[in-house]
Amino acid sequence: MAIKERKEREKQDMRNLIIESATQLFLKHGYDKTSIRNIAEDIEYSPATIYLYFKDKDEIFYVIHENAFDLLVKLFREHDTISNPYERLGAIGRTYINFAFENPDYYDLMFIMRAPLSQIKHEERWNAGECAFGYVLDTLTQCLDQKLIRPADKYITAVSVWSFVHGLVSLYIRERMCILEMPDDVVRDIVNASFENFFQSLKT
Amino acid sequence: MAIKERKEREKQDMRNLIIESATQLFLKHGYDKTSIRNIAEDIEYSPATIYLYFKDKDEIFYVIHENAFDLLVKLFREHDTISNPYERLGAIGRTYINFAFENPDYYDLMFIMRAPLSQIKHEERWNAGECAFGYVLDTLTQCLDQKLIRPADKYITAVSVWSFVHGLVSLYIRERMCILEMPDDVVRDIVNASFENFFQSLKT
DNA sequence: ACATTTGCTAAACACTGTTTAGTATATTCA
DNA sequence: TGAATATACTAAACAGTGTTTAGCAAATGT
Repeated sequence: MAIKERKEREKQDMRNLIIESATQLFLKHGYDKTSIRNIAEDIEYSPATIYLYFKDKDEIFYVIHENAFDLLVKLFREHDTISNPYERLGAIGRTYINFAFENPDYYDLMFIMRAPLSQIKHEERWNAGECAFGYVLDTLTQCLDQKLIRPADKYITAVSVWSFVHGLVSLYIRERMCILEMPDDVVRDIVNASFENFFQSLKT
Repeated sequence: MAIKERKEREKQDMRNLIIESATQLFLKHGYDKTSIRNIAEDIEYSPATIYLYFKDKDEIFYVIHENAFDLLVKLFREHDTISNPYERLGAIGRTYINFAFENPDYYDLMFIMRAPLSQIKHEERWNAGECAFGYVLDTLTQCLDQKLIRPADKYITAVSVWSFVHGLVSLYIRERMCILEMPDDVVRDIVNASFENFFQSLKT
């Protein structure tokens, strides 16, 4: 029954084809202009075909959402070699901000949009997101254990660090930093300086 | 020529009617389900009529957006009586977080959604937003002048404070705090505790 | 009283996500 | 190999969206 395996493979290939096209369209034209019909035209199939491989549009963007998290976690893991957890935390923070600046659409999908959330509720766990948050939580716990940062509840500290960097980049991405009336590169400098300032203030 | 004035008044009345209906639908059913057709049906006019009073859907939501800012600034101004700027800053922060928890749809429109932005670019200034941010900036400047908080650039401090509270409430509103796997009221407690912790750390 | 402007709407345009019914092709079984 | 079944796919439709156009009454100006 090798046919069944081939069919399984072909099904996965088609899913990949759809995801690749959707990702490309999403990164090039944004979420709104990535319609099922646009994806269908791009892969040269009818729109209805897409629904044979994905339940709905949200399921497609949930996969893209997970891929984006895999990418971020991979970038985080590059700092595994930094033995000092406080320094590692700083590196993770800078990587997070950099990721958001360089991949604003991915960041939006991961931490701002509602689109992939309906799917997350149907999955057993928010795997990728949990992984990224867990990585920060681990590093933070080590910082607290080694008394490298001011003592506090680890969840409060984790939420604080995450909220701070998320606040910085999400206000930037959703164009609220314009109230500063400063050029884009100056705003970015302020964001980076704000992080360094906050990071210093965490120290014991 | 009193007719011209009456017509002007009727035009403003119609605009108010549309805004009232849109606001009500928006707060009850959310942004997506507040369609031009739904508003039209609610006020018992044809959809095309709405376009005689507003350029597009974004312009309607820009007005709602401004009204929401007026409300927030009004809440801020209730703390004018607090003479100590550091204590006033704390009160503003708590009011901000409370506003977001109690009016998540307004908060979303004000600080997360893209909808009213196209309009903001056409206006000479982001009046209401600037007013709210200016209020925080003023209070912060007084804190720095009186050496009540750690010395730093005032813009960096302002962006830090704003980003921190925005990060907290926007992760909550856009349902990312679920990774904590804690009940809703516990998450809110963590948000509030995080703010108090951050607020303390600002002190000289 | 007649001409003009104003206020409004039915209908259409170009989209959207999604579902249904039906058609070819591929696979299975006798 | 030939008939029956299962699979892969799609045209067309449904119900919705924001927005524009053409035309019709009623109010207004002369």
